[in-house]
Amino acid sequence: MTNLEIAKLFRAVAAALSLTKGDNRFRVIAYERAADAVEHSSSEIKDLWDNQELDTLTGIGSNIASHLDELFKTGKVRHFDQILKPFPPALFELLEIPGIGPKNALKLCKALGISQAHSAISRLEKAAKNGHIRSLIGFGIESEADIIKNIREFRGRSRRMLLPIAQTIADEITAWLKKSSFVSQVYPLGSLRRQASTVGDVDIAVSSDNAPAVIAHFTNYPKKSRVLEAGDKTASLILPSGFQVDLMVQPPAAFGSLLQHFTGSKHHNILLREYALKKGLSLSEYGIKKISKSAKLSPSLRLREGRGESYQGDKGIVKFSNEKSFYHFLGLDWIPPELREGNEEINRSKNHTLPRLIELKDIKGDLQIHSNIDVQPSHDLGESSISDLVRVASILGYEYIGLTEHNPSLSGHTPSQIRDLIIRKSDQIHRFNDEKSHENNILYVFNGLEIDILPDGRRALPDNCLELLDYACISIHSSFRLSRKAMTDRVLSAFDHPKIRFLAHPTGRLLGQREGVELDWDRIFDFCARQDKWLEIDAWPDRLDLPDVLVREAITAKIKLVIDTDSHAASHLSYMRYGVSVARRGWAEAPDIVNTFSLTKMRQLLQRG
DNA sequence: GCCGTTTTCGGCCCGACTGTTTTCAGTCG
Repeated sequence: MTNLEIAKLFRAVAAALSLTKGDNRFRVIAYERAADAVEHSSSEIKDLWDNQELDTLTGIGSNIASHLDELFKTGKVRHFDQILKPFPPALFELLEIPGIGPKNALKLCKALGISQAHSAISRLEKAAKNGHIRSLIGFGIESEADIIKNIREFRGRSRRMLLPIAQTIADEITAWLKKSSFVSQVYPLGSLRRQASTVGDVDIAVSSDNAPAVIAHFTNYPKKSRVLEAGDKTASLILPSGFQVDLMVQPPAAFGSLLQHFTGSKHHNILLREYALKKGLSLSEYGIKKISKSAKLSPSLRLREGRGESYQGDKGIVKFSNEKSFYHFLGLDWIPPELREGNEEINRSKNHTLPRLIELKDIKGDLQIHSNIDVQPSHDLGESSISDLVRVASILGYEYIGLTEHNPSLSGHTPSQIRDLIIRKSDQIHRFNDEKSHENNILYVFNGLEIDILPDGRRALPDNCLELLDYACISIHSSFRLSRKAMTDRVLSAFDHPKIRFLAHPTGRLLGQREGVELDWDRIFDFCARQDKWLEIDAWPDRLDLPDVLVREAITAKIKLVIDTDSHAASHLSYMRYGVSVARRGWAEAPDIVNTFSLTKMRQLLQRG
């Protein structure tokens, strides 16, 4: 059973409990949290169970752990069956539709006679289209239309943007907004600000005392397709790509709490509010409110925002112009957005032991670049010459780059032809370094190669070619579906040579297209630690691989990482920032990343190979 | 059902929006 299936089961239990009369609503929350915990877990729950490590997951207590025990042993949980039994299976399918929660799902199932899970959504859609929902109690013409719209959205969803697309949109809009003299600060919000690998919407916050002027400027954005809506403080544009951009404008005085609130993540905010509550403080996007126990019982103290810079009825609300002061007020260090995922960042911030995250400016080189040196490779050749790559890398302030074309194709060449191709490539690079050493340019070019791992674990390059190289990396480009053990054996077999320094794009995932391979990470980490091997964070936008959660595990296991762009053209070298973002989300500091080291140090490291 | 720097009992995030309402329930982020 996969994590996703387990999470769905917990959500079904939560929904069923919420519909069960007299049940404790906090039990519902507990199951929802357990579902979240499972869904966000970097390890397979089945593996944790195998290793008796279920108690490492916050949100899974002794009761749910025993239910999981039964689930993995027998394939079912009698306790859950009892809870789910009174309800039609269709109910839990309808929960997938945005806007439909447990109560409405049950109403719809009963009123429309929908019970089968597999046909639930199509039958609901048909009923809505035939106008059979508007007359139900609690529904109307508008909610009927919403159901049709939301089913369509559900079917077409999972269209998230790759991070660089969202970032580019945000960068361009930010540049445009800053042309207005009324704009004092601009920040992206949400998953984009946290630099998640994929982003749903681009949301942007602006601090300004003149919201109408900013809205007007925003809606004049030259690259827009159309204005979706424009209100007093918010506006939305549609771009020609079809993506939507939302803007929020707030006065500078309370900008910090707004930024904090809408940066999220949801999980981080929940934990932060729980933490604050223990100090008698209540958090919201408007600021921080001091509460007493009795005040907590009468909540609906609704705040109304007045015009301009002040709030009406804001007695007791402390406002914050920036995030730093917001966190400091709670006794916390400011937490970088990339860490705000509800892990242990709040505790670490309280103890002043947050990591000092790596930054783009720490990067001194890029060790996975495909040039146009034609080694008649097994996969695509790069477009740019050595000199073009070096020119751009120099602008980026690098001290070195490494050229790693794909190995010559095995099918078209004899071993000696392959060796000749590698010799020719090596000569070109050596010549380049020799000529350049007379110029001011100190940037050094390492002679590398990216070698396919064949399905049986052999390398797609004769061993007598390896000695010609400064280093090589290995990667999987075929047979993505092997068992975990077979895949791990395969990788470790290819990894086992001193010249092979790192595993490139380790999981082989393609965001939104292909899941990563199954690997036994404990064995991989153990091997890397013993043999001083590295794992790559590939900054290619579709890859961003190693994924952030595995970056964190690797660092915890004291494994060194290397961030590369996998460039196939000089313009791709700028993707480095996205690799750095992944590293930051994985809590990496500069010393964890080998290409923050100087040329001298890198030479020493590679000579060991 | 979970969890612990006010804890092994007694709490459990916060506010907005929407549609159907007559004062609010359900859902979302």
